[in-house]
Amino acid sequence: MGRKRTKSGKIRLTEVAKLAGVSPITASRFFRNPDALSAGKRERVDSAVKELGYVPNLAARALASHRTEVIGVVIPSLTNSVFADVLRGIYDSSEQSRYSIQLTNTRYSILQEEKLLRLFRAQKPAGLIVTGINQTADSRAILETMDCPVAQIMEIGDSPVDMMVGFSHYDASFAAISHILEQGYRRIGFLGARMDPRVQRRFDGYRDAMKGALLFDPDLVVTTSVPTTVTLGGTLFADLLAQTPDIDAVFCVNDDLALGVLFECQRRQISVPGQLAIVGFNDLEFMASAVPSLTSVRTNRYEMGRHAITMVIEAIEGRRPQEPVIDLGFQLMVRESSMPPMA
Amino acid sequence: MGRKRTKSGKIRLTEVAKLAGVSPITASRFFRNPDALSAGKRERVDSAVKELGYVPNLAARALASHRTEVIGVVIPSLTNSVFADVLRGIYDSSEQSRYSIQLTNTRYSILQEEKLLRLFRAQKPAGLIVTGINQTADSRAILETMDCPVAQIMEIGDSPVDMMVGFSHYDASFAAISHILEQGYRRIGFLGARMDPRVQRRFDGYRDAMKGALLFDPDLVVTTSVPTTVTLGGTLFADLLAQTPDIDAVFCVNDDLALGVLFECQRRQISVPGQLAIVGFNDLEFMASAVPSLTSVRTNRYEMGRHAITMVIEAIEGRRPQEPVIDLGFQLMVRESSMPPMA
DNA sequence: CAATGCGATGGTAGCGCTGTCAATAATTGT
DNA sequence: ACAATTATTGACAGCGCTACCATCGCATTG
Repeated sequence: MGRKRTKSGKIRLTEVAKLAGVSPITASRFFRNPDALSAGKRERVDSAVKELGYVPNLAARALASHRTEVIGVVIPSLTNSVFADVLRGIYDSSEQSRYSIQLTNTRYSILQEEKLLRLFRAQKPAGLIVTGINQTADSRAILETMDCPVAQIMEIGDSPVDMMVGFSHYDASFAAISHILEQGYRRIGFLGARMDPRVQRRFDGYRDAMKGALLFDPDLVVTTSVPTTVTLGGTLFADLLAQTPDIDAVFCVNDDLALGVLFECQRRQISVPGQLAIVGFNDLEFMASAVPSLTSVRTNRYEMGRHAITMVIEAIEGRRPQEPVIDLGFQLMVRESSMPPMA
Repeated sequence: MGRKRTKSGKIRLTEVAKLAGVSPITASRFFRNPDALSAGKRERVDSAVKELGYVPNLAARALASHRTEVIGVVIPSLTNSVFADVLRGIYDSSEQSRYSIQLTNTRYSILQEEKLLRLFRAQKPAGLIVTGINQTADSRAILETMDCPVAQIMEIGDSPVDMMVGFSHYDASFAAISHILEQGYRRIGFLGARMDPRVQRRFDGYRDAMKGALLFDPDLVVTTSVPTTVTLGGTLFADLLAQTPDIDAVFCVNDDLALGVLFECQRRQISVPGQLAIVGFNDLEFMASAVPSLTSVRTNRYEMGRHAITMVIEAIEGRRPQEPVIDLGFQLMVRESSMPPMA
């Protein structure tokens, strides 16, 4: 039943110190700053720790030191596979460190975000990673009075709270549209779901690229606040087609929508890329595998997680990065779905 | 820069107690067992807490009480979208509670799992959720001496450590194969990637169903230890086709593989379901949307997360479930891809 | 009416660790 | 060689909270 009580010999730092023949405080230093010990004592403490199987009491440590070894992570969604990759990067790099991750989820609610940040501030985390750069004034104020390194991820912008790792959604989207235009398409639709700030910036990139080519038309745009699914991609595409039958390309704010569009085209016998080009965003793994393979904008999500956690840990340990803002860029992955239209 | 120091008026429980005109211990009880206070004091403490904006120091609480309000979660993968759904269920239900989630990831390594469990035991979590029922003997021993409720999720079996929430992968797989057989298919291939214990049981279900129909043939099986991707589905299917050209159906251990098979069929102009039936596992959202729509076995992942965390919290608070093992079952979602073959 | 029980409250004593600062030993320069 | 400096080490005093009793008053009971 897992309910037994291990009466556990209760190995405290004192026991370790006694076995090693040093004072408790020296044993304590062994963990916090081993270089401060002489080689001999360091070794004695080390073997005492191993022999007794000592495990530090983190609560006592936190209470006495007024610090924790927790890095908070605030993301808007656990479902979105984009964040799964970021998280993987974060967890992978945190596992070798002494820090543990406290993951929280705003579900795209800015109020929830504020609440979580307040909670984090009270718990004095060692570091913090938050998604995006569009915090409310209150949230921003909390972040600025947070007594620890803070990394904003997923996008970059001016005036970081502290550090930033991301890329320009505007530029990425602009580049995708430029590519579609170069391929010879003119009536390029825009499909957007759950228009969070980053998706909004992708729209801005689309709009400006289209306006630059004097091709922007509000009738080319279909968006919804509903969360993204593949099925939704098909639905939105059907709406777009009803609204603007002469479209010859579709830019989707993410790959799930793009896949939904492809399926809808198959259902309607619309040939891709012949009659319609499709371009997605994020370059999820299946995009290369689809028939036809689907063009997308690769975003370096795993690296984003790795960079963010690494920067935060470095900053916690006093090694602040020389450059607080890292632009991880993007790569346009051109595939069959955006080959030029039929002659 | 987020580096300022909030000199924070340091509101401790003592301050709250003073303002409320009670002893610190009474204020402490207000949080742990409010019913034990008289209505008057309860109200006074409540308003004092609010007025001062008191936030408990969790480290002190943990140190003094020898308990934490952390529920550990051990899963094998952060990438697999199956776990994303489970996690969403866990987080959704934990947010209304006082407990926070400590998520860890074994990357399908049983050694890593052992290490993590050891770590958790040392930190005395309030509860624990672990994936699967195939722990090593050591891991199992750790779980059994864990002084807190433990839930095993994803599958069910005999001899739970404590509680269990899941379903029978064997039965689900058996049902899927029975369905394909009923539809009139005979040469049903099996495609498996990363054969973890649950996938292994899906294979067992396949094998027994096929043997029952006197149709089992090792040449129908292709597996690999590589992690699942859509692309891999196509590759494995190509291998299967090379090995056994007369297959007329494919059962994939998950939906990503199934999608890859569909794409490969499109590439090779194999008509689905005419020449080949495809059945997947998990019923990810895109399965219903594909062309043709893909048959799959729906697993109740979100509910699994919800049930597990709810049971653990209830057990922590002394309300153990009458039935420690919950079978969430599965539903066979029959769609176009498994319609009967051409006459 | 005294004995009993129970709910509500408070006092005392740490939980296991680390910050601070003083004390000691080792090292260096002149 | 001796003072000045720097590495090592240790004593002390809590961090903020709660477990464990003890206490107090009030209602119930024979």
